[in-house]
Amino acid sequence: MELPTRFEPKEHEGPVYAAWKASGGFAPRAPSARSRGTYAVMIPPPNVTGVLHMGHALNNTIQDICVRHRRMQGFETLWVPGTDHAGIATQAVVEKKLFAEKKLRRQELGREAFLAEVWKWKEEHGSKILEQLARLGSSCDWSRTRFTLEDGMSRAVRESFVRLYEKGLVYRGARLVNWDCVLETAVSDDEIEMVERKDKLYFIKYAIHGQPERFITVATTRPETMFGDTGIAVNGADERWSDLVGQQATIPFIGRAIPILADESVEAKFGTGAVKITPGHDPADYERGARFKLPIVNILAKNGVLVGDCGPFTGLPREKARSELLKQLEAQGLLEKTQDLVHNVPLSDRSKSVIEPLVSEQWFVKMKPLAEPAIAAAKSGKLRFQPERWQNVYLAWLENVHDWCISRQLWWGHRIPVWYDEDGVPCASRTDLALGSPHPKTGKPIVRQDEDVLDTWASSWLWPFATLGWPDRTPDLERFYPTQFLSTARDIIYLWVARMVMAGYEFCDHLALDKRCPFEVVNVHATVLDAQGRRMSKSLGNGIDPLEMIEKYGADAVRYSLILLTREGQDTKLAPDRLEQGWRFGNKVWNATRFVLGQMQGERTDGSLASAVALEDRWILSRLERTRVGVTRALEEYRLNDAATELYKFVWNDFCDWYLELVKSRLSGSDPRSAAAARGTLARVIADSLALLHPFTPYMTEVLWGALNETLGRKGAPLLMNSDWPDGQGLAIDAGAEADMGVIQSLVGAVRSIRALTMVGERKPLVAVVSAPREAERRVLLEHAASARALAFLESMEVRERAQRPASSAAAVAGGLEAFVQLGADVDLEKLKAVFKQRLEKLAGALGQIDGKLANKNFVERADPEVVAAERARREELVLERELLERNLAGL
RNA sequence: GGGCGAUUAGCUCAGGGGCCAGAGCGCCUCCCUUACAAGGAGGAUGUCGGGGGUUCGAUUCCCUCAUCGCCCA
Repeated sequence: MELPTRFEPKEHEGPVYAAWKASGGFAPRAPSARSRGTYAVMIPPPNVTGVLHMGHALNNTIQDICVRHRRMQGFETLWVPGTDHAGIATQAVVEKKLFAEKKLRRQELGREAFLAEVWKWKEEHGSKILEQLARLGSSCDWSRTRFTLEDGMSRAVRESFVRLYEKGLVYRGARLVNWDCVLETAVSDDEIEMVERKDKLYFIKYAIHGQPERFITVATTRPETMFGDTGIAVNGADERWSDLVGQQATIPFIGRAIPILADESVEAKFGTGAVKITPGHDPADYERGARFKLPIVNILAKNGVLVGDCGPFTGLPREKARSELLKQLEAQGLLEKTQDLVHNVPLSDRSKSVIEPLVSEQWFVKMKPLAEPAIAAAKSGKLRFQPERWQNVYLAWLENVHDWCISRQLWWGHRIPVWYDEDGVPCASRTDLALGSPHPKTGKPIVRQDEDVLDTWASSWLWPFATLGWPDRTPDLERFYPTQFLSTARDIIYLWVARMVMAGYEFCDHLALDKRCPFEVVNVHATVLDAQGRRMSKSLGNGIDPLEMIEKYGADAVRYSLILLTREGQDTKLAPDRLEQGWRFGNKVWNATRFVLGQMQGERTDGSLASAVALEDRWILSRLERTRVGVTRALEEYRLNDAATELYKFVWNDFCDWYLELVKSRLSGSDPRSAAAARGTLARVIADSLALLHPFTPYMTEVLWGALNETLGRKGAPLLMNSDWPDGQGLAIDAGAEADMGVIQSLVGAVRSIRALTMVGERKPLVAVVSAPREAERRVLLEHAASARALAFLESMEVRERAQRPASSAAAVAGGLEAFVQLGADVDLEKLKAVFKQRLEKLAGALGQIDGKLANKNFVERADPEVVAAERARREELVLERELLERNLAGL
C-alpha cells in the first residue's frame, strides 16, 4: 500500500470514525474469561445549547484516552454520552428565538405550546455538541446517549424527589433566596458569581423620631432598599450613637418608624457605624432581623420593580428607583455624602443581572444529612481526587453546606411532582394525580400541580446511575455502577461532583454503603486559558475554537497537543500555533511508518524477532519495552502528560533519529539475513508504537495500522481500536545494549560536532582515528564500527587504545573518547576551539563542585555510599575529559 | 479575611534532596542526505522570584516576603 507523503485528516476522520462505529467497538464487549472487568465513565453532560470549547476538547480527550486504553487492555469499557437540558439557558434561547421570529412571548403562547417549541428546538439543535464530540474522536457508546429531560431520566428525578420528600429531606418554605429579576426565577447559591465592582457608599440621614434636629446617618450601597428597612443597628459600645439606642428613626419619604438597636456584630469602623436592617433583601440582615424578631418587608416585585409602600418611587424599576431616590435625597439634604467603594456584587450566572435577595416560597433539599456520607467517602479514600488538593475544595463546601433551593420559576424542566388539595395540602407522587381525584392523605380533591420545575442539577446529580436505568435494577446498573473515572472542570466540583456523590449514597441503597460512591477517581483537569492567561470567554472573544483547530490541524493533533501542553490539573496558556506540536509529531509518525512500509513492499516480514541480534535491534527493542512499561503505568495512574511525553521522545528521538538511520544501510545492504532482521524489528516497533499511541492520536494510528496489516498481508485483522494493548511479549530491557548504544551515540555526536563546527560538510566522507583507552568502549566501537561509520559518514575508522592526533586533523572529545578526524589543511578550527574552551570552563565549575563535596568529611561519611561512589566515578570521568580537552585544545 | 496554585532559557512549560538544570517554539550556523524542509546536523541562552532555615548537600523540603492568578467568605 502506497501512502501519500502527508496525512490528510479530513480524508480519513469521517471514514475511520464510521468504521469504529460499525465495528461495534464503542459498546462494551461481552463479559468473557479474558475480560479484566468493567471500566465505566460517565461524560459530564454538556448543556444542549452548548458548542464545543477548548475545555470540552481537553476533557473529552482525557476521557477518550482513558477509555481507549482500558478497552485495549481488555476491560469491558463503557463511556456514556449525553446532554443536560439546562433549564434556564435553553428556555432563554427559545424565548429569544420566538420573540425574534414571531414577536411572541411564552406567556402568550401558554405552557404546553411553549414546551412543544422547546422540544422542537432540542430535536433540531440538541445533538450538535455531541456531533462535535464525535469529531474529536470520542469513543462513546452512542446507543446509550442520554438526555436529562427524557422519560427515563424524568422517572429517576421523580423517584428521587418523592423519596426525599417522604424522608423529610425536601421541604417547602418561604426563605430568602437569590432572585434573578431578569429571568424571574430563584437560583441556588452556586449559580451566582461574586463580581468585584467599583461602586458608591451612600450616607443617608434618617430623622430621629421626636427630635426634629437629630439624625442618624447610615451607610449603604443599596439605598433603594430603605423602604424595606425594619430597623437600624449600631454597636452598643459606639459612643456616637449609644444614646439613640432604643429610640426610633423614620424612613425618609414614607415616614415609617423603625427601632434603633444595639448589635455587637456591627463594625463601628464601617461607614458611620450605623447600618440599616433590611431583612427582606439582604442575607446578613435576614439573620440580624431574625435575632431581633424584626418584621420582613418586601418591596420588590419578581421583575425588580419597587412595590408596596415606597413613596414616590413605587412602580419604578430598581436601577431607576436608586437614581431618582438619590436625586431627591440630595435635594432634601438627606444625602450626607458619598464615598467610593470597591465591593463584591452578586450576579446571576445566566442573566448576568444583579441578584436580589428576596423572600419567596421555594422547595429546598436538606443537605447536611446527605453530605455526611459524601464527606466520609473522601476522607476514607473511597473517593480520590486528582490532583489531591481538590479534595479540600470538595470537603470545604460539604462541611459548610447550605440547604439547596431546587425550585425554579421556569417551564423547561422537570415539573415538581407535587399536587395540592383545595386547602393547599401538598402531596408528592410518583404518578400524576388527576385534578379532582382525592388527595391520598386528606381525601379532598386535588386542585393543582405545583407550577415550578426543578433545578437542572436536581437531575444531573443522578447522572451516574440514572443513565444506567435507575431506579430499575437494570443489567447495566448492576454491571457498571459504580463507575471508575470521572473527569471534570474544577468549577463544578460542588455544583455537580459533590452532589453526585451525595446522590449515589442516598439513592443507590440497593448496594452496601461502601459500594455506592459513584466513581473511584475524580480527575480535575486543567483550565485552558488564552495566551495572556485569561479565561476564554464569549464576551472577551478570546476563545480558540477547537473545531476550527480540528479543521486546520486534525483531531489527532488537537488531542495530542492539548495533552502535551497540560500537566495534570495545572492551567495552561494556549495560543493557536501551539497546536502545531502535535501536528508535527503526527507527520513524523506518519512518515516513519511510510518508510517502514516502503521497506516491506515485496520483502515481507513475519514480524519475528528471532534474528534481531544486532546491537541497534536489541537497543530499540529495549527502549520500546521501557516505553511500553512507562506509558502503561502512566496511563493507569492517569498521568497522561507523562505518557504522551514519553512516547514523543521514544518515537522521535530513539526510533526516528537513531534506529531508522542505523538500519537503512542494512536494508539496502548485501546481507539478506541482516535486512530481514531489521525488517522484523521495524515491523514490531512500528506496530507497538501505533498501538501505544492510539489512545492519543486514534485516527492516524488507525489508518497506519490498516496500512501495516495490508502490507503484512494480514487480512481481517481487527481495527486498532479493538486490538490488544502491547504486552511486551518477546521484549526485555537490555541494559547492556543501551550502554553500548550510548558509546556509539557519543562518538557519532562527536564527529558530527566537528563537522558542523569546522564547516566540513555533513556527508563528506572522512577518515577518523579514535582513541579509546577503556576496554569496554573499545570493544563496542570495534564490534559496531559499521554502525558508527554509517551515521558519522566515515570512510574509515581506526580504533586504538591510545592514538596520537594525526597531522591536519581536528579532535573531538566525548567522555573518555577522543575522535580525530582528518581534514584539509585550510579548515578553520576556531569555532571548535571556542567550544572546547567553553566546555572546559563548565567542566572546571562542575569539578569544583564535586571536589568540594568530596573534600567535605560530612559528605563522605554521611551521604549515601552509593551517592559518594557515583560522585567519585563522575569525578574520574570529568578529570579524564578535562585532560583530553586540554591536550587537544593545546594541540589544535 | 481564609484557602489553593504559580514564579525555572526570549516565549510556553517539564523536572525534582546529590544526575555539568530539560523539552517545544523562537534565535544563530550549516544541509533540498529518496520517510518526513511540517525535515536533518550542530550551536548559543538560566543569579531555578527575594530573604531566612533544615541538611553533609536545596532549584527541589520548611518558614517568610513579594508579584500574579483562582476559589471561598
